[in-house]
Amino acid sequence: MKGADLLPIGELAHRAGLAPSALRYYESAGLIASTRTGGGQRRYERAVLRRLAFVRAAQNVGLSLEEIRSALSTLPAQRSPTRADWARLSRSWQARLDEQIAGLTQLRDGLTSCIGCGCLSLKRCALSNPNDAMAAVGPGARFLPSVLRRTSGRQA
Amino acid sequence: MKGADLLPIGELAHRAGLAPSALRYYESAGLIASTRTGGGQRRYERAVLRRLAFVRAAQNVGLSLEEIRSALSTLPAQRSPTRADWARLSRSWQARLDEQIAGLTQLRDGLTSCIGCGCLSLKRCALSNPNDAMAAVGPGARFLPSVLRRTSGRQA
DNA sequence: ATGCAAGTTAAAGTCAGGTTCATGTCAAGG
DNA sequence: CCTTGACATGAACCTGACTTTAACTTGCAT
Repeated sequence: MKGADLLPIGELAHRAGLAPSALRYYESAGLIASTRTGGGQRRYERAVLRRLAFVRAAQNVGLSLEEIRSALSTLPAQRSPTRADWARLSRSWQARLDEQIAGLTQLRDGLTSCIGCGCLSLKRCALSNPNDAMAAVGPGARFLPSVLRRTSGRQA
Repeated sequence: MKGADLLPIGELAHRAGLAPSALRYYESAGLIASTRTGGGQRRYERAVLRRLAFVRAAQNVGLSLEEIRSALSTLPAQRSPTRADWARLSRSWQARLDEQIAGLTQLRDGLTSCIGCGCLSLKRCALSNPNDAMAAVGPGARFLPSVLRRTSGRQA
């Protein structure tokens, strides 16, 4: 039996569908950890792949890397995380997604009624002044994608 | 009857709920236009308020300023835009919002089924690998808010 | 033992959508 | 006339999530 079959950064990057630079960045941000070879090169455990999957999923839900770091820090340090651990972390996303969907739906419905009038009043229009959640962030609150925009996605 | 009752930048900013710096920025980005006084100060027509309302609404739907600029450029140059003009522009947002809601809903439903398993497989999990639309943008495609994040909204 | 792909670092660049600053000008009331 | 607040400009700065570059080192196959 060999040691732990550790992955060099390029291989991990390939398997995770990320650029090596992203992995170094994640490491600098405290999202993942690595051991080093005698010569100083990074070697990753397989478990990091699952962590990266979590990171990606969390990003899709709209969390910042800092929020993700914080969530990951609640995992048990000793034993390796179980399914239940991961499930606990992702459970809280549900409500967040529900909120987001509700906000979008409200915007869409406001749009439907606005199409008829073409008003776009700064004060009254549901489109330019969506819901209270938005208003709380202040006027000019923009929200939403960044992907799903025409801005051409960058590839790892 | 006086001339055209033009607004200086501070007043327009106040009425639109934006910072003067944002208005200068928008002007530099080709979203709005101004005339100048003899001394070089900006004076805005009232119609600019409606344009700004459109900009804000479009941002809420997730469009970039460049996309908004492009949309605004399809307005008639001669006559001032009618309700129908504005309605035409906003009609296309409907589909966009529908897509976004669908994507989010899919993500949420994937989450619901994933909570049970805690799998987070990079290849198979609906959470880390949502829908095809996402896949088209490439692995690691993140999407969503930016507002609704803890990042503390900045105020005009 | 050697050649070269793959790895290392720090620092700088990127993009969006602005804000802040320094320095100088305009406009209007008293 | 003079002061004062609003305005102008260009440049620098900001956040987030990375990528790119430059200069150098490792590790593995031949």
